[in-house]
Amino acid sequence: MQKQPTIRDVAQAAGVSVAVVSRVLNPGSGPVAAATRSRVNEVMQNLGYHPRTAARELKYGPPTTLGLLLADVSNPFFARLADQVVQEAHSRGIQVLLMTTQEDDQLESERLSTLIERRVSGIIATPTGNNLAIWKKLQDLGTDVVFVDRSIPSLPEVDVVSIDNFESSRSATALLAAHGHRRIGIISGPASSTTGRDRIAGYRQAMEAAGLEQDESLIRHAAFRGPAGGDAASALLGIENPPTALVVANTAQVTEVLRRLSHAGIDIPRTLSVIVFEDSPWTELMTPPLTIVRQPIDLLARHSVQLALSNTQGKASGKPNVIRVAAELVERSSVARLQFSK
Amino acid sequence: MQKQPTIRDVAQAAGVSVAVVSRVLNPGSGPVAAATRSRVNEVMQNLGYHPRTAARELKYGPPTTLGLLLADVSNPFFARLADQVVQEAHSRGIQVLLMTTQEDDQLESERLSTLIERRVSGIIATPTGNNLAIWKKLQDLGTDVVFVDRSIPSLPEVDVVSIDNFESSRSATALLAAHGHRRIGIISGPASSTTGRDRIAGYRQAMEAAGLEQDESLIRHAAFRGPAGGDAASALLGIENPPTALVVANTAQVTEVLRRLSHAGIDIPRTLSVIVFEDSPWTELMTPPLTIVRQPIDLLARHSVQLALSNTQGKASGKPNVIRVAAELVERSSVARLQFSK
DNA sequence: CATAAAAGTGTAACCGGTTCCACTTAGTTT
DNA sequence: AAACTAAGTGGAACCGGTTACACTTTTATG
Repeated sequence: MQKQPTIRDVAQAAGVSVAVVSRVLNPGSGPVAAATRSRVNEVMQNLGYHPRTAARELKYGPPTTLGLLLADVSNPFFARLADQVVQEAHSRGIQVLLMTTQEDDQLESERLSTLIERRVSGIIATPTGNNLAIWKKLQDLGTDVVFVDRSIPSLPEVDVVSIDNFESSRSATALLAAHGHRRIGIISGPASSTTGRDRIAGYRQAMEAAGLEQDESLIRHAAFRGPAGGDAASALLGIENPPTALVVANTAQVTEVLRRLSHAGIDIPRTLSVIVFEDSPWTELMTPPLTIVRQPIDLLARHSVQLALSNTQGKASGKPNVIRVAAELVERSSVARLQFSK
Repeated sequence: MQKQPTIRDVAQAAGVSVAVVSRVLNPGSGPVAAATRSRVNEVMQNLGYHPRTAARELKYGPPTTLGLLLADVSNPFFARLADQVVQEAHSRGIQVLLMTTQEDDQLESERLSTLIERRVSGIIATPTGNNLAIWKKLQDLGTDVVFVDRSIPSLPEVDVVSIDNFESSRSATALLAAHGHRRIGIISGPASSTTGRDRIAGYRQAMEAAGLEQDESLIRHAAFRGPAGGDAASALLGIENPPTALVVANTAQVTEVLRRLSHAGIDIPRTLSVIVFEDSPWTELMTPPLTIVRQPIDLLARHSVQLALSNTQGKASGKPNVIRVAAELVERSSVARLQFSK
């Protein structure tokens, strides 16, 4: 185990001062004779020298690290988001510190402390909804905070990137109504989440526009984790006048819901039409292929990274920025056209 | 945007020296009077002081950061691995820097440079197979390198954590043979990957044990990314005497293969029995539910983190460590029992 | 050819923590 | 009461980079 050479070792071996080596390391920070430069480079090569990021960051804060704080990376939606964010960040020479909260605000608070101590330049997060004081503090500290997918209404000054939750849910519901469904159920995220609420709101609007009765028992909120989605599905199937169509607007619970429907022997779309918020390749492989609401994850990632780096990159556009990208309704075969049964 | 207080600000406000503050910050590093301690803590609270990791890391290397270098996080297998690794690391107070290579060795090399500059204490990686010199160098530098899922044979001194690729593939193939299949195809990873090779080897062993003819046209290697898996599936369907059963031993290509089979109008399991290496919840929701080889991702993650931290944590067990965990063959309904057709 | 401007280099301070060691004070031991 | 130990604290060096500034050497200009 060799010990690491420092900039002074390099300077000595090359017969120059540390200042010169530093200039070679940071082109543009000062003049270096071509001959000197190549000699220094050669020495660095030979010694296997790598500058230490920690030392570098000490002088000025690190615009080189981004925190990505997600609820859960095993959820494919977040996983794809993470993948895109990492790629996008890498393409700008930025590294990503990945942290997860498991939807637990206590864990979230701990992760945020770590990010503060690291002095990351920006944070992209799916907030649990609590820890308001910490989020505020982060902004005071000059950290670029971007909420992605969800937001926190009582923190209006934070940038947000998400799909248009209201519209995506509205259009999915409207599609079902247009196919003749009158009893349309919806399972969305918890009422405490903005996505949960906004999607329900979109649903209500579509129901109203279609002149359909709004039965509260058709509307279910389910936690992101655990069996909540499945339970909601079962409950929905058990009510007096069960729905003939269902919107699953809680991505994390889609497979749970489908599993429950399958176990209940539900025939899609004959007895129940289904639209899910989910864009896994598996949705197309199902029997029947599922009609889905597809979130443009690449756009979400790109905008998030851009905003999270905006202060650093100088272009402090008028905050707060709220970016809503359109989700795409992909029609496949899980929605049946209903006859005029009464 | 407030400017950040430093340890000296705290010291001054509390009327003590920086040494005392540091001792309060690092319990056990020296004596501090109880009264002093609480006063300092109070000041830190009031000032909103957070010690900077970068400064801390400067003195001694950071046993606080792990590099996780994956091919691709949008692949659910890697995503779940990332999730578990992050959780496992967090539970030990370690942060994870996530990087992806997209299976590109050039990108891999760049990411590794970054990790060297950060002086991470350990790296968990799915190596592309190249960049041998860099991997060696990392070990020389004292970084704990752990290959997960795959390995590089010419780097036998690196720790490896993976499933028993040979055995998992052998048992899947044997199951098909036991169901009367004689023409069994396999699509595995590229021949350059250890997983690709080992799984093919397990297949061969099972074929031989069952006394079946080994037809090279039944064996396909497919790249992890792109349409290679689909193409391999099509090719397999097009050969003179097509297989009645197929093992898809390339997790990244499972959905591609299934998509192609679906488009070709293949009826699973009537015309083709299928076993896939994949543990997505979706596999159970398919029609029919797929028989799968399930990798114990939590174990892979736990062992990886443990090894990646082993040097740091002191217990330098005899390297290199090779940990092979058993994969589980979950029988569902995508394998048909063949009649004695000749 | 004298001289100003530009190019190249080195010295030393600085970033914000940690820690060695010297020092003061309080508490024990004979 | 003298001598000794332990507890508590502070000064200053150090980690490995960056950079302001002074200095020397070229090159360009009149």
